[in-house]
Amino acid sequence: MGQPAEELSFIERARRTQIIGAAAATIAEDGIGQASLARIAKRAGVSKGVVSYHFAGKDDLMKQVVLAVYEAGAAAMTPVIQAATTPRDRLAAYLRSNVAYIAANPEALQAVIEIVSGYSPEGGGRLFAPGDDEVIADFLVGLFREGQQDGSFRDFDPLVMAHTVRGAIDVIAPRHARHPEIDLEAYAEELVALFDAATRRESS
Amino acid sequence: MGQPAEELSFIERARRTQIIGAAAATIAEDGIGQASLARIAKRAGVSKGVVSYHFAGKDDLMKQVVLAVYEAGAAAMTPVIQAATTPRDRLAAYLRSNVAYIAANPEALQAVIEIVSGYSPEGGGRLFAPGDDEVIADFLVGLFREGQQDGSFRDFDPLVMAHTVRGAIDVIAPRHARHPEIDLEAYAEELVALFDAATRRESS
Amino acid sequence: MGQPAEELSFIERARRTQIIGAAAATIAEDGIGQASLARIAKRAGVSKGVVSYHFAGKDDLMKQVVLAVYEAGAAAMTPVIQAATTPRDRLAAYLRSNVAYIAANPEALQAVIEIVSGYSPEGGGRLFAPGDDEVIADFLVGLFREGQQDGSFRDFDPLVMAHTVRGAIDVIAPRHARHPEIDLEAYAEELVALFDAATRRESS
Amino acid sequence: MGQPAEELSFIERARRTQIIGAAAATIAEDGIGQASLARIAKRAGVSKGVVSYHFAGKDDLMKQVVLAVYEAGAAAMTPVIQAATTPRDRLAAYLRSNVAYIAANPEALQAVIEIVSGYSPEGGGRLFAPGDDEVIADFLVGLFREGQQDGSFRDFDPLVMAHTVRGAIDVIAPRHARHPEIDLEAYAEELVALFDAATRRESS
DNA sequence: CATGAATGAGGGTTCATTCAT
DNA sequence: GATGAATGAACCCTCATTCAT
Repeated sequence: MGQPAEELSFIERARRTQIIGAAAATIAEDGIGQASLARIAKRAGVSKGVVSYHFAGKDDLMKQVVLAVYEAGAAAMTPVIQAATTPRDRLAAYLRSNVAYIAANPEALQAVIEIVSGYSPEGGGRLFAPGDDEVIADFLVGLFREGQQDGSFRDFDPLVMAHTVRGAIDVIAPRHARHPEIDLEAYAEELVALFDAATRRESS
Repeated sequence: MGQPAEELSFIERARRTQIIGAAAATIAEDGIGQASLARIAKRAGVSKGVVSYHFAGKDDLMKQVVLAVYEAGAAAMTPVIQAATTPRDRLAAYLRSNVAYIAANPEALQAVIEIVSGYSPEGGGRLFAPGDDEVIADFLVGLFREGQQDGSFRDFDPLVMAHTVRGAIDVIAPRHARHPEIDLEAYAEELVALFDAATRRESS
Repeated sequence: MGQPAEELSFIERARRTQIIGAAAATIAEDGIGQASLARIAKRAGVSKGVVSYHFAGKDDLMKQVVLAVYEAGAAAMTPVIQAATTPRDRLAAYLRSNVAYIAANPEALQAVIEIVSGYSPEGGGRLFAPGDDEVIADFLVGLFREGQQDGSFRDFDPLVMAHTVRGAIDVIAPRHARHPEIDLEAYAEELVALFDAATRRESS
Repeated sequence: MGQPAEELSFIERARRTQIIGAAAATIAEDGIGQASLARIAKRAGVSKGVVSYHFAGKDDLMKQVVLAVYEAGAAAMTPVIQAATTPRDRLAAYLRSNVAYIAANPEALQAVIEIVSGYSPEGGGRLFAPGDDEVIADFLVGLFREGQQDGSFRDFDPLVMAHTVRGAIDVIAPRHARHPEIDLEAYAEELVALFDAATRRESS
């Protein structure tokens, strides 16, 4: 149950989306420690058993929340980034669209952060394999390599820069949760300027 | 209990330190979700009750772990930073000494990150008040303001830059945990170059 | 949970009744100090979690035991008392029906006494508000006032008399537990004579 | 340790009295459920170990509290009762002196009630043997028998009357704890009148 | 004699999960 | 498909008791 391989009926997809949304909202509001299946089910307006029916277990549900947010983020950001033509513009588009996505879905992002760094699956291992988080950074690494080859960017370690960008972005959601008055559009422009300065060739 | 006001006996301090260390190691290895008092006590080689005897509760223990790591970090970094004379040098010293501290205590830092972003105290609130985390960024904010006034730094939002620096650093411990082969000394130099470029006046 | 407002399913009511009964029996036999949820659950033949599932907590369970016994007692006594026409007859009916109820449910009464005078709820306060126990005495106070106005009773403090009647009755269950050979019907008649003498006008 | 058979040194007696007093105060104020040895020791101003040293265990301490209060009560009441010459006067003296003792030592009496009806010794049995409480009633039984023989009292079951008197008195301490404004002197006079009426020969 | 650190059992409670209905 | 009653393990915490100092 819950495997993406099977074809899911429309109603099935709707239920899953509904529960995933309720899980994200519960985690964001009450913290991962208070997010029991009972509470999530209650918020979704369904019984406890229905969650177990649609997901293989809590581990699965948590994973699906993360994936859903990630995929929605990718879907929102990709067209914006692809519209940019130069590596520098693409980096700016990446930052702007990512911050915009956070601004539009603060709860979802907060939930993802709590899950990734605070949820331990039953067995005791980690929810995601060591390389899974690299996937997110990989796009940036590729972008930086490309820009370095065509002379847009200076010579730096693309991995360090990529993870610094990720760190800069991941820090936003928790801060925004505590200080909702922050202007995220201005924040994004600051980041654009910051990383433009950090990456551009010195003579440019 | 746990108040710094009371005088603690030598043996008391030793036990507390021992338990705090065991807690940090357990959290770093198995994740905050698996860090039960039973497991922490087992790792410390003491019975479960000892932990409750020396700490007011789990919340207290988690808080003490964070404070211990934070204070040790401040003690390690402060002299290095104060030895630097210019804002740019101080920023570099901040980055180098912080990364060096992470390299020397990877478990402790990993534990702190898990606690801060993944532990929910009993009542449901947060372990630290909303402003507590700002204290860490405040030092950087002050440093940036100073450098902007004396012309060392360009004109940017000191808050955004401070939190970006924090994000860049906080990202290291989890990554280092998954990829111990990373050369943190080189990583630090990359960060120094990165933020030097990001902060310096454009004409310099 | 436990609110009378919600509609309870049949099976829900049955389980609650079963657990309340097991709690009363455990308390009556082993004392309130030994009446852990584990023991109560074991006696009820269910797992420990079932108790927590059906009751909000131990405090709630204890309260429900008292209320159940109180309500059953009221249901048993009220028709008998209302059938009596004069205050003196009603007092006699009160005593007889109350003793009869104790004789029929010795365990339940013993349990209630142990809970009311020996159980401390979690917070540290009292299980029942200071005025709650007065409710029981209030009926007697009203009865005595009425009888004093119509000349059936002599002039005494209705409150003192009411609490003395309650004390006389509350003493029975523990005594009966230790000396089951006591003839409670005769005991009731003695009490009727005792309080008839204590309350009647001297010239009568 | 703690056996009454051995001769106790003066300092030993002082320590025991001190701890017993602290135990009674703790129980009366916080309830039997909160009266841990640690709390009692703290209130007595001694370490936890000292309690274990002077008493065989918690069971022993609880028993000693009850006995101490009982003996002090007997010491206070006996001379007053013995000064009375007739059975009716002795009954009145019993009631007045008992209520006076409660008024003078409300905490101690409250503590005794909590222990007797709320404390279960470790083994699971009862703190006092089934007949122990009868001892208290026995004096009253003897008094009533005597009065019936010399014609002071009417013909009633002395046991029922004795336990009713006890119930009437035992009800006072808890009520007084909740309603300190009650005038216990007047309460005593009401009881004297009540039981005088309940016991006297009808023609008298 | 006195201390207080340490123990280990047991307390109440929460919760992911299962399954008869 | 959906329900919610039931389970059993694990959670944190309290506490009477022991014992080296």
